Amino acid sequence: MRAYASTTRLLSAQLQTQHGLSLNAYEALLVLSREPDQRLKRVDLARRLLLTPSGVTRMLDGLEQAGLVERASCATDRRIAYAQLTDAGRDKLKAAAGAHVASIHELFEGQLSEAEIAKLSEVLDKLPDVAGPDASCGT
Amino acid sequence: MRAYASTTRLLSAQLQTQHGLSLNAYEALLVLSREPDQRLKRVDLARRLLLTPSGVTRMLDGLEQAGLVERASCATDRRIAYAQLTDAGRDKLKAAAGAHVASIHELFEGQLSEAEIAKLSEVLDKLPDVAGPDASCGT
DNA sequence: GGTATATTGTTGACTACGCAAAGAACAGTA
DNA sequence: TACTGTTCTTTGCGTAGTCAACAATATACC
Repeated sequence: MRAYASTTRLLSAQLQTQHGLSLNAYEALLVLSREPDQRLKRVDLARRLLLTPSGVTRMLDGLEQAGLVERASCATDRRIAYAQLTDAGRDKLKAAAGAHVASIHELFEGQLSEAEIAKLSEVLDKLPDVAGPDASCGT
Repeated sequence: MRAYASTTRLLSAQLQTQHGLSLNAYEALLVLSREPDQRLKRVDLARRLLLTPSGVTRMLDGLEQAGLVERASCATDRRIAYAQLTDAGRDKLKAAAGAHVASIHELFEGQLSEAEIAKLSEVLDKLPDVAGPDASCGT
Protein backbone atom coordinates (compact mmCIF):
# COMPACT_ATOMS: atom_id res chain seq x y z
CA MET A 1 0.00 0.00 0.00
CA ARG A 2 2.75 2.36 0.87
CA ALA A 3 4.81 1.64 -2.21
CA TYR A 4 1.95 2.64 -4.44
CA ALA A 5 1.66 6.01 -2.81
CA SER A 6 5.26 6.85 -3.48
CA THR A 7 5.26 5.36 -6.95
CA THR A 8 2.24 7.41 -7.84
CA ARG A 9 3.85 10.54 -6.47
CA LEU A 10 7.03 9.82 -8.36
CA LEU A 11 5.30 9.33 -11.69
CA SER A 12 3.04 12.26 -11.05
CA ALA A 13 5.96 14.53 -10.24
CA GLN A 14 7.78 13.52 -13.41
CA LEU A 15 4.76 14.23 -15.55
CA GLN A 16 4.26 17.50 -13.72
CA THR A 17 7.75 18.84 -14.18
CA GLN A 18 8.24 17.51 -17.69
CA HIS A 19 4.83 18.28 -19.14
CA GLY A 20 2.83 20.18 -16.57
CA LEU A 21 0.34 17.35 -16.18
CA SER A 22 -0.80 15.59 -13.05
CA LEU A 23 -1.11 11.84 -13.32
CA ASN A 24 -4.88 12.12 -13.30
CA ALA A 25 -4.77 14.78 -15.98
CA TYR A 26 -2.57 12.53 -18.08
CA GLU A 27 -4.94 9.63 -17.66
CA ALA A 28 -7.87 11.86 -18.50
CA LEU A 29 -6.25 12.78 -21.81
CA LEU A 30 -5.45 9.13 -22.41
CA VAL A 31 -8.99 7.98 -21.71
CA LEU A 32 -10.45 10.69 -23.92
CA SER A 33 -8.07 9.85 -26.74
CA ARG A 34 -9.39 6.31 -26.81
CA GLU A 35 -13.02 7.29 -27.12
CA PRO A 36 -14.66 7.20 -30.53
CA ASP A 37 -15.03 10.97 -30.77
CA GLN A 38 -12.35 11.79 -28.21
CA ARG A 39 -15.05 12.95 -25.86
CA LEU A 40 -16.74 11.72 -22.74
CA LYS A 41 -19.45 12.86 -20.36
CA ARG A 42 -17.99 14.23 -17.19
CA VAL A 43 -19.65 11.59 -15.02
CA ASP A 44 -18.24 8.88 -17.20
CA LEU A 45 -14.80 10.40 -17.09
CA ALA A 46 -15.11 10.48 -13.32
CA ARG A 47 -15.97 6.79 -13.26
CA ARG A 48 -13.04 5.92 -15.49
CA LEU A 49 -10.58 7.85 -13.42
CA LEU A 50 -12.13 6.81 -10.13
CA LEU A 51 -12.62 10.40 -9.16
CA THR A 52 -15.75 12.10 -7.93
CA PRO A 53 -17.59 14.40 -10.32
CA SER A 54 -16.34 17.40 -8.41
CA GLY A 55 -12.78 16.25 -8.79
CA VAL A 56 -13.33 15.97 -12.53
CA THR A 57 -14.86 19.42 -12.73
CA ARG A 58 -11.80 20.86 -11.06
CA MET A 59 -9.31 18.90 -13.08
CA LEU A 60 -11.02 19.86 -16.32
CA ASP A 61 -10.91 23.51 -15.27
CA GLY A 62 -7.16 23.28 -15.56
CA LEU A 63 -7.12 21.28 -18.77
CA GLU A 64 -9.61 23.67 -20.37
CA GLN A 65 -7.57 26.67 -19.36
CA ALA A 66 -4.55 24.99 -20.91
CA GLY A 67 -6.56 24.39 -24.08
CA LEU A 68 -6.08 20.63 -23.94
CA VAL A 69 -9.75 19.85 -23.50
CA GLU A 70 -12.89 21.66 -24.56
CA ARG A 71 -16.36 21.73 -23.15
CA ALA A 72 -18.99 20.50 -25.57
CA SER A 73 -22.70 20.13 -25.06
CA CYS A 74 -25.10 17.39 -25.97
CA ALA A 75 -27.86 18.16 -28.46
CA THR A 76 -30.41 15.89 -26.81
CA ASP A 77 -29.69 16.39 -23.14
CA ARG A 78 -28.82 19.81 -21.88
CA ARG A 79 -27.58 18.57 -18.54
CA ILE A 80 -24.60 16.96 -20.17
CA ALA A 81 -21.26 18.61 -20.70
CA TYR A 82 -18.72 16.64 -22.63
CA ALA A 83 -15.01 16.80 -22.12
CA GLN A 84 -13.68 16.94 -25.65
CA LEU A 85 -10.00 16.40 -26.40
CA THR A 86 -8.52 19.17 -28.55
CA ASP A 87 -5.73 18.88 -31.08
CA ALA A 88 -3.42 20.51 -28.57
CA GLY A 89 -4.50 17.93 -26.04
CA ARG A 90 -3.72 15.11 -28.43
CA ASP A 91 -0.29 16.56 -29.10
CA LYS A 92 0.40 17.01 -25.41
CA LEU A 93 -0.61 13.45 -24.72
CA LYS A 94 1.64 12.15 -27.45
CA ALA A 95 4.56 14.13 -26.08
CA ALA A 96 3.97 13.02 -22.51
CA ALA A 97 3.27 9.39 -23.26
CA GLY A 98 6.77 8.50 -24.34
CA ALA A 99 8.38 9.89 -21.24
CA HIS A 100 5.73 8.41 -18.99
CA VAL A 101 6.03 4.90 -20.36
CA ALA A 102 9.80 5.13 -20.11
CA SER A 103 9.50 6.12 -16.45
CA ILE A 104 7.32 3.15 -15.68
CA HIS A 105 9.70 0.84 -17.48
CA GLU A 106 12.58 2.13 -15.42
CA LEU A 107 10.69 1.39 -12.23
CA PHE A 108 10.38 -2.28 -13.07
CA GLU A 109 13.57 -2.71 -15.03
CA GLY A 110 15.97 -5.09 -13.42
CA GLN A 111 13.51 -5.86 -10.64
CA LEU A 112 11.35 -8.44 -12.33
CA SER A 113 11.92 -10.89 -15.15
CA GLU A 114 9.66 -11.07 -18.19
CA ALA A 115 8.10 -14.20 -16.77
CA GLU A 116 7.45 -12.55 -13.45
CA ILE A 117 5.83 -9.57 -15.07
CA ALA A 118 3.60 -11.93 -17.04
CA LYS A 119 2.67 -13.81 -13.88
CA LEU A 120 1.94 -10.58 -12.09
CA SER A 121 -0.29 -9.14 -14.75
CA GLU A 122 -2.10 -12.44 -15.12
CA VAL A 123 -2.98 -12.48 -11.45
CA LEU A 124 -3.79 -8.80 -11.27
CA ASP A 125 -6.13 -9.13 -14.21
CA LYS A 126 -8.35 -11.32 -12.09
CA LEU A 127 -9.10 -8.52 -9.69
CA PRO A 128 -12.41 -6.84 -10.40
CA ASP A 129 -12.38 -4.10 -12.96
CA VAL A 130 -14.01 -1.29 -11.08
CA ALA A 131 -14.59 1.08 -13.95
CA GLY A 132 -16.65 -0.51 -16.66
CA PRO A 133 -17.51 0.92 -20.07
CA ASP A 134 -20.30 3.42 -20.40
CA ALA A 135 -22.66 4.42 -23.14
CA SER A 136 -22.43 7.90 -24.57
CA CYS A 137 -25.02 10.65 -24.88
CA GLY A 138 -28.24 8.76 -24.23
CA THR A 139 -26.57 7.14 -21.22
CA MET B 1 -2.70 2.45 -10.90
CA ARG B 2 -6.26 3.52 -10.77
CA ALA B 3 -7.46 0.59 -8.73
CA TYR B 4 -5.01 1.45 -5.96
CA ALA B 5 -6.41 4.91 -5.62
CA SER B 6 -9.93 3.71 -5.03
CA THR B 7 -8.88 0.83 -2.82
CA THR B 8 -6.88 3.20 -0.66
CA ARG B 9 -9.80 5.57 -0.45
CA LEU B 10 -12.14 2.75 0.46
CA LEU B 11 -9.96 1.42 3.25
CA SER B 12 -9.21 4.90 4.44
CA ALA B 13 -12.89 5.81 4.56
CA GLN B 14 -13.71 2.68 6.54
CA LEU B 15 -11.01 3.39 9.10
CA GLN B 16 -12.16 6.98 9.27
CA THR B 17 -15.81 6.29 9.92
CA GLN B 18 -15.26 3.30 12.17
CA HIS B 19 -12.32 4.55 14.21
CA GLY B 20 -11.62 8.14 13.23
CA LEU B 21 -8.25 7.24 11.76
CA SER B 22 -6.89 8.00 8.33
CA LEU B 23 -5.00 5.18 6.67
CA ASN B 24 -1.71 6.96 7.27
CA ALA B 25 -2.60 7.55 10.90
CA TYR B 26 -3.38 3.87 11.26
CA GLU B 27 -0.08 2.91 9.72
CA ALA B 28 1.72 5.38 11.92
CA LEU B 29 0.29 3.70 15.01
CA LEU B 30 1.19 0.33 13.56
CA VAL B 31 4.77 1.31 12.80
CA LEU B 32 5.23 2.83 16.24
CA SER B 33 3.78 -0.24 17.93
CA ARG B 34 6.47 -2.36 16.33
CA GLU B 35 9.36 -0.25 17.54
CA PRO B 36 11.30 -1.39 20.60
CA ASP B 37 10.07 1.48 22.77
CA GLN B 38 7.00 2.26 20.71
CA ARG B 39 8.64 5.46 19.62
CA LEU B 40 10.30 6.89 16.54
CA LYS B 41 11.93 10.10 15.45
CA ARG B 42 9.65 12.15 13.32
CA VAL B 43 11.95 12.00 10.32
CA ASP B 44 12.14 8.25 10.58
CA LEU B 45 8.40 7.97 10.84
CA ALA B 46 8.16 10.10 7.72
CA ARG B 47 10.49 7.74 5.87
CA ARG B 48 8.53 4.69 6.97
CA LEU B 49 5.22 6.15 5.89
CA LEU B 50 6.65 7.73 2.75
CA LEU B 51 5.44 11.11 3.85
CA THR B 52 7.34 14.36 4.09
CA PRO B 53 8.34 15.65 7.51
CA SER B 54 5.71 18.34 7.31
CA GLY B 55 3.06 15.76 6.55
CA VAL B 56 4.12 13.86 9.65
CA THR B 57 4.03 16.99 11.77
CA ARG B 58 0.46 17.61 10.71
CA MET B 59 -0.66 14.04 11.11
CA LEU B 60 0.88 13.82 14.57
CA ASP B 61 -0.88 17.04 15.53
CA GLY B 62 -4.12 15.13 15.20
CA LEU B 63 -2.89 11.99 16.91
CA GLU B 64 -1.47 14.01 19.80
CA GLN B 65 -4.72 15.90 20.22
CA ALA B 66 -6.51 12.57 20.32
CA GLY B 67 -4.04 11.36 22.93
CA LEU B 68 -2.91 8.41 20.84
CA VAL B 69 0.67 9.62 20.51
CA GLU B 70 2.86 11.76 22.73
CA ARG B 71 5.78 13.99 22.01
CA ALA B 72 8.97 12.95 23.75
CA SER B 73 12.40 14.51 23.57
CA CYS B 74 15.82 13.01 23.19
CA ALA B 75 18.33 13.45 26.00
CA THR B 76 21.34 13.69 23.73
CA ASP B 77 19.99 15.67 20.78
CA ARG B 78 17.66 18.52 21.41
CA ARG B 79 16.59 18.76 17.80
CA ILE B 80 14.83 15.45 18.04
CA ALA B 81 11.21 14.98 18.93
CA TYR B 82 9.98 11.44 19.22
CA ALA B 83 6.52 10.26 18.41
CA GLN B 84 5.70 7.99 21.32
CA LEU B 85 2.73 5.64 21.25
CA THR B 86 0.49 6.00 24.31
CA ASP B 87 -1.56 3.29 25.97
CA ALA B 88 -4.63 4.82 24.41
CA GLY B 89 -2.90 4.65 21.05
CA ARG B 90 -2.12 0.99 21.53
CA ASP B 91 -5.72 0.28 22.44
CA LYS B 92 -7.00 2.22 19.46
CA LEU B 93 -4.68 0.32 17.15
CA LYS B 94 -5.83 -2.99 18.53
CA ALA B 95 -9.44 -2.01 18.04
CA ALA B 96 -8.91 -0.76 14.51
CA ALA B 97 -6.66 -3.59 13.36
CA GLY B 98 -9.33 -6.27 13.43
CA ALA B 99 -11.76 -4.32 11.32
CA HIS B 100 -9.04 -3.16 8.95
CA VAL B 101 -7.68 -6.63 8.27
CA ALA B 102 -11.20 -7.89 7.76
CA SER B 103 -11.82 -5.17 5.19
CA ILE B 104 -8.72 -6.10 3.25
CA HIS B 105 -9.69 -9.76 3.34
CA GLU B 106 -13.07 -8.92 1.91
CA LEU B 107 -11.48 -7.09 -0.96
CA PHE B 108 -9.58 -10.15 -2.08
CA GLU B 109 -12.05 -12.77 -1.02
CA GLY B 110 -13.46 -14.71 -3.90
CA GLN B 111 -11.26 -12.88 -6.37
CA LEU B 112 -8.05 -14.82 -6.00
CA SER B 113 -7.24 -18.33 -4.91
CA GLU B 114 -4.77 -19.10 -2.15
CA ALA B 115 -2.22 -20.11 -4.76
CA GLU B 116 -2.71 -16.90 -6.67
CA ILE B 117 -2.28 -14.81 -3.55
CA ALA B 118 0.93 -16.67 -2.82
CA LYS B 119 2.20 -16.10 -6.35
CA LEU B 120 1.31 -12.45 -6.14
CA SER B 121 3.05 -11.80 -2.88
CA GLU B 122 6.08 -13.74 -4.03
CA VAL B 123 6.47 -11.53 -7.07
CA LEU B 124 5.66 -8.31 -5.24
CA ASP B 125 8.28 -9.11 -2.63
CA LYS B 126 10.91 -8.74 -5.31
CA LEU B 127 10.14 -5.09 -5.82
CA PRO B 128 12.51 -2.79 -3.97
CA ASP B 129 11.61 -1.93 -0.40
CA VAL B 130 11.73 1.81 -0.44
CA ALA B 131 11.64 2.47 3.27
CA GLY B 132 14.50 0.77 5.03
CA PRO B 133 15.11 0.50 8.75
CA ASP B 134 16.66 3.39 10.64
CA ALA B 135 18.70 3.80 13.75
CA SER B 136 17.21 5.57 16.71
CA CYS B 137 18.42 8.57 18.70
CA GLY B 138 22.02 8.85 17.58
CA THR B 139 20.89 8.34 13.98
C1' DG C 1 37.50 27.37 19.92
C1' DG C 2 35.14 29.23 15.59
C1' DT C 3 33.07 28.78 11.34
C1' DA C 4 30.88 26.28 7.46
C1' DT C 5 27.69 22.54 6.67
C1' DA C 6 24.11 19.14 7.68
C1' DT C 7 20.07 17.52 10.15
C1' DT C 8 15.59 18.01 12.55
C1' DG C 9 11.30 19.89 12.89
C1' DT C 10 7.80 23.55 12.08
C1' DT C 11 5.27 26.92 9.47
C1' DG C 12 2.86 29.47 5.48
C1' DA C 13 1.05 29.13 1.10
C1' DC C 14 -0.60 26.07 -2.12
C1' DT C 15 -2.79 21.94 -4.60
C1' DA C 16 -5.84 18.20 -5.09
C1' DC C 17 -9.05 15.92 -3.79
C1' DG C 18 -13.79 14.38 -1.07
C1' DC C 19 -18.48 15.28 0.74
C1' DA C 20 -22.82 17.46 0.99
C1' DA C 21 -25.89 20.65 -0.88
C1' DA C 22 -27.84 22.84 -4.57
C1' DG C 23 -29.84 23.96 -9.24
C1' DA C 24 -31.03 22.59 -13.80
C1' DA C 25 -32.66 19.32 -16.84
C1' DC C 26 -34.79 14.98 -17.84
C1' DA C 27 -38.11 10.74 -17.27
C1' DG C 28 -42.05 8.39 -15.54
C1' DT C 29 -46.60 8.44 -13.85
C1' DA C 30 -51.23 9.84 -12.25
C1' DT D 1 -50.29 18.72 -17.42
C1' DA D 2 -48.43 18.53 -12.77
C1' DC D 3 -45.73 15.85 -9.55
C1' DT D 4 -42.07 13.06 -8.16
C1' DG D 5 -37.90 11.15 -8.57
C1' DT D 6 -33.35 10.74 -10.96
C1' DT D 7 -29.21 12.35 -13.32
C1' DC D 8 -25.59 15.73 -14.30
C1' DT D 9 -22.81 19.26 -12.94
C1' DT D 10 -21.02 22.85 -10.06
C1' DT D 11 -19.93 25.07 -5.64
C1' DG D 12 -18.53 25.87 -0.58
C1' DC D 13 -16.13 23.94 2.87
C1' DG D 14 -13.02 20.72 4.99
C1' DT D 15 -8.94 17.56 4.97
C1' DA D 16 -4.49 15.80 3.86
C1' DG D 17 -0.77 16.25 1.77
C1' DT D 18 3.33 18.90 -0.85
C1' DC D 19 7.15 22.42 -1.28
C1' DA D 20 10.07 26.17 0.16
C1' DA D 21 11.82 28.81 3.78
C1' DC D 22 13.11 29.05 8.37
C1' DA D 23 15.10 28.53 13.26
C1' DA D 24 17.42 25.63 16.25
C1' DT D 25 20.67 22.37 17.03
C1' DA D 26 24.57 19.22 15.94
C1' DT D 27 28.79 17.95 13.44
C1' DA D 28 33.16 18.52 10.94
C1' DC D 29 37.12 20.76 9.89
C1' DC D 30 40.56 24.70 10.20
